[in-house]
Amino acid sequence: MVLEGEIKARGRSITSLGAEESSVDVKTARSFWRAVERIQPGASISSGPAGRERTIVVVSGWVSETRILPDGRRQIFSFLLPGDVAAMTHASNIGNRGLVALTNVEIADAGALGGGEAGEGPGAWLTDASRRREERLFEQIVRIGRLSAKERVLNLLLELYDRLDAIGLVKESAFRIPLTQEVFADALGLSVVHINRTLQQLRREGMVTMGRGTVMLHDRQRLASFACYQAEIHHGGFDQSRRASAARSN
Amino acid sequence: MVLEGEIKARGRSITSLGAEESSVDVKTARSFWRAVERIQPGASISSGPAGRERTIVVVSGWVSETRILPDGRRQIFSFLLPGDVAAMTHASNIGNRGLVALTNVEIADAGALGGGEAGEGPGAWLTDASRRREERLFEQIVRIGRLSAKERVLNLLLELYDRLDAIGLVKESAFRIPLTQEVFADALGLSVVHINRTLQQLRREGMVTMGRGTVMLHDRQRLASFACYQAEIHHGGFDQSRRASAARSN
DNA sequence: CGAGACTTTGACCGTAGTCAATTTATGTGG
DNA sequence: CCACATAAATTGACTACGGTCAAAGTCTCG
Repeated sequence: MVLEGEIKARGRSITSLGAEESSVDVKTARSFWRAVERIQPGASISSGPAGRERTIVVVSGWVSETRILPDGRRQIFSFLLPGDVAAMTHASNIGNRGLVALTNVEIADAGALGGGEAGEGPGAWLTDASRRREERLFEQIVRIGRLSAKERVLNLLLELYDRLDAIGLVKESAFRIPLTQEVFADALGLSVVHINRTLQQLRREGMVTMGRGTVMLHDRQRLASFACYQAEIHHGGFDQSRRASAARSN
Repeated sequence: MVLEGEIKARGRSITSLGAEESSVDVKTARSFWRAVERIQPGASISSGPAGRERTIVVVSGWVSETRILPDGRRQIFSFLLPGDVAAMTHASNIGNRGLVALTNVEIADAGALGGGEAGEGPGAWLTDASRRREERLFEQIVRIGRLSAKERVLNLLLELYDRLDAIGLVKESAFRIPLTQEVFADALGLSVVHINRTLQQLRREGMVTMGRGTVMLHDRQRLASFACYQAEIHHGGFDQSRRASAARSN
């Protein structure tokens, strides 16, 4: 087995793998939203009172948007990182779609910020966030619909890189992901075993380095073209101040 | 998987399979929106002027929301039926996502109706429509992420049944779809050959009857449970008056 | 009839799934 | 600090679902 020792940064437990390490961004986030709720890893985020819609913002940690089929198969639709938004209907919580915390998570209620209408201010930001959210759903569809296992994994890693980078969670071109291979598998529509073998292959071929929840992508440009990844076009929002870090190349 | 050009060549036979036959609903639709544009089969719907966002409503016909990868692989994200809404950024048109007419199509601009804010009136209807649109993206992800070929096909057919029924396009529990097997394949993340074999199997097993663009599903209840299909929960909108037809069982 | 779009078939291949066992963390209580 | 329990990661053997290629058959329409 190949746990590349080249990586310096390290974390002890799952809770230290999430975003809560990044004091800077958590602070930034906290200055915008008061965290109204803390969620334990594995717990799901409840929708509001029956029938009422609830829009939440992730302040820190990772959340997965999940659906479990009657026969136990599971599909993860998307990952929510700090700054991401999700709307939940009560209905969407029942057998349909659930938000499950993958780490310790802090969320805030976005409802208070207004409905997300065009124009300036937090409302506009919300609109933008949900536009990008939808954009990611399309990427997800392409991934599982048309990409090979190798491409899927790379494509997802590239997306996570960009998103984490945008909120300042990429350090020395490495980032941490609190995802087990099983979570990966359920997000990419593959089996755990195959994910495992695919990751090994990617490591063997020197495309990525990963171990203990830390990932490093080598030659993102090449990987992007290999995995049909196209960086998001829309920018701005949650943490503009960190944008500078996007300049760092690999 | 196909290169764009192949789609266009012939549109005649296809046009007769579309929704434009249903005079009743087209009339209903026309009473709400003035059709501002007609699109030929195979043509794509252009986004507005650069940078400007455009929200359109399909008045009649079928539209596919598509993405073509650099190497020619194609993924269809969703089908838009009469009454469905789609928002396009200029950016989303470039190498990202395109709306392509599958039949003769009439569209209207929804922008004039207001931004889709909470409350009553056309705005609320728009919000609802786009919520359901998003819901369908999730269904699509489950389909291609976790269902087998047989399940995928059935699941999609069941969704189309419900959507067409809701707008009065199901007659005697049969409906018409202007989709070639290739379009089906690109929507479901399968190859044409496999779609073909899957359809044959479904016919052999007596689950569906289909030919010449007409489809009939036998025992939808059973099929739904087999294909992990759950009917949409949200209702209302485009054509309330036709809801009665939902009562018809198989 | 001929052309092109679509569907269907057969042979063969390969990616990814399944099952089952093993190894490696990670964590816990004594 | 060790024994044990549990979650994750890994491996091997085997299967199968779905892809690819290439050819033939159908349908529609001009």
